[in-house]
Amino acid sequence: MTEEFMIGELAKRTDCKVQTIRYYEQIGVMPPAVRAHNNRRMYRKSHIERLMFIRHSRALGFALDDIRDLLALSDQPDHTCAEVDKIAKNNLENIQKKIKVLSIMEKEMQRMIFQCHGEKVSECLIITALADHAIAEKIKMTASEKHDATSNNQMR
Amino acid sequence: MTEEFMIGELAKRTDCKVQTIRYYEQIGVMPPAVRAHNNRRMYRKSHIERLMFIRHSRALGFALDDIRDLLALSDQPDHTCAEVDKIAKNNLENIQKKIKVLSIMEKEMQRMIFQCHGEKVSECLIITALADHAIAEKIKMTASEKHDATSNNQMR
DNA sequence: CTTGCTCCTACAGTCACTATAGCATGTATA
DNA sequence: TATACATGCTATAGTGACTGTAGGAGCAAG
Repeated sequence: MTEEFMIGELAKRTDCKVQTIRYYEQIGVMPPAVRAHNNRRMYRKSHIERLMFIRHSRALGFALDDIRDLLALSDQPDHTCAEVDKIAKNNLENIQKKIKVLSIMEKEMQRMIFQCHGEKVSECLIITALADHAIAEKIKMTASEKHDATSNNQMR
Repeated sequence: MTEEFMIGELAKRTDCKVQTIRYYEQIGVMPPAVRAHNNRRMYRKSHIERLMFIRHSRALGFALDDIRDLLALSDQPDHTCAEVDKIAKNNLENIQKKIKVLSIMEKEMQRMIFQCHGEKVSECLIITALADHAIAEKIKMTASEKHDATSNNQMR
C-alpha cells in the first residue's frame, strides 16, 4: 500500500519544478524513476527525502557534483564522515570568499554612490570612478584562485 | 603618430584575455575594431580606456547589459546622471542581497560543521542536517524575488 | 467530442566567459 | 631558404544549474 505519485505531485511536495526534477535525473543526482505502463515517472516517499536533501544542499550553496558525493556517502553508514566534513568545509570556504569579494564591492559601490552629487553625466563621479584605475585591484587580490562553480546560485 | 597595436597588446595592457575582448566586440560593449590590411584588429589608447571601464565595472559586479548602458550614458556628457545613479544603486542592492543570502549560508554551514563530531556517516550531523527540513526556508525568504543575472561573476 | 490538464522527449536559451579546431600570417632562427 | 614558433583570424562547443518552449500523447470531465 505504499503510496505512489507522479512528477507533478513530487514537484509540489518539494517545491521544486518538474523540469528541475527531470534534470536531476538526467545528470544522475536523482535515480532513474520507475515508469508506469504509460511511461510516466512514478515516485514514493523515499524520493521526496532524496530530493529534499538535494534542495537543502543547494540552498546551502553546495554544487551538484558535491551533492552527488554527499548522497553517495550518506548511503554508506559505516564510512568515516571525514569526507563529508571536507566537502562541507570547502563549501564554507567558498561562501566566505564570496562574502569577502562582495563586501569589497559593496563598500566601493557605497563610496561611489555617496560621493556623486553631480547632475550631469560630465560631473558624475560614478562614471569617473569606473573609468579610473586601482579599484578592481583589491577585488582581484581577494578573488583570484581557481574558477568557482558555486557562484551560480539562483533560488528562484 | 597615434600608436596602434593589435589585440594581444590590448589584452596585456588591460589584463584581459584576447577571447574576452573579441567576445565584448561581438556583443557590442566594445566597438567593432578597425581592421588592418591583413584583417587584424587595430587598437589605440581610447580602446584601453573603454576596456578598463568595462573591467572595472565587471569587477564591481555590474552586468554587461548595465555596462552597455553606462557606456552609452558616459558618451552623453549633458545627460542627467540620474540613470547612472539608478543603475549603480540597483547594483548595490543586488550585492547586498547576495551578501545576506551568503551570510545565512555561512552561519548555517558553521553551525553544521561545529556540531558534527561523529566518526561514522551514520552519526554525521552534517548529513542529518541536510536531510532535515526548515533550513532552506530562511534562505528562500531572503533570496526570492526575480532571477538575478549578476550572481555569475568569476574574476579569473 | 472537445476542452483542459498533466505527462513525455528533445532541444534552445541564460550569463560571462573559456577552450578548442583549423587555418592564415608574420617574424626569428638554423 | 626552410622551418619553427608566435600570434592572429573565424566558428563552434563547453561551463553550471537550471528554465523555457515545441510538439506530441494520455486521460478525465463536461
